[in-house]
Amino acid sequence: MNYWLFKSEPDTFSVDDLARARRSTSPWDGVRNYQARNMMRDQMTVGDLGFFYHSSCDVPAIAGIVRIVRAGYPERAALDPKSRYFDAASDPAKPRWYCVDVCLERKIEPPITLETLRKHAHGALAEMVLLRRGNRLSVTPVTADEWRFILSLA
DNA sequence: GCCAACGTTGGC
DNA sequence: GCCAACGTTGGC
Repeated sequence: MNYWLFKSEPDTFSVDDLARARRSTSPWDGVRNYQARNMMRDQMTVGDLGFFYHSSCDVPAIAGIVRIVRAGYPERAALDPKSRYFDAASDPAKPRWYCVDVCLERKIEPPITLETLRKHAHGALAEMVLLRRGNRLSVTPVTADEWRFILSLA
């Protein structure tokens, strides 16, 4: 059982978009970073939980909780010339990009803002990857302690 | 293998 | 819109 944080720009794909998806489930695709890919491909397991984080928006915040319902598998979009995520350099016989499927467990309302998280950047969340300087990873691990603490803020 | 140039991320 | 930080690319 692991915990994660998934970033998404709500203009592109928000918690509400996931809620509207069939069975509130969707591939977490479009990730084009090797570190993030490796986590999805190698470390995520069915049943893991994740925060759904809204980035690059008015109020960056954790807006929901998702559950991983399918472990890492080759991302279809990367191999689909019609997809905006198409990657011509990815060999279909040896796919470069992977995704997992996530299901919305519940929205967090009101969302837990980045501002709130930062208040604990020198305390309980001192080691949180999301808060690290210069962090740009779109998928980051969350420790069990961080997970519990953040839930207590909701 | 180095590293400058460039593109992207993401908070502000 | 700005800019710091970082990843990727490609020439050498």
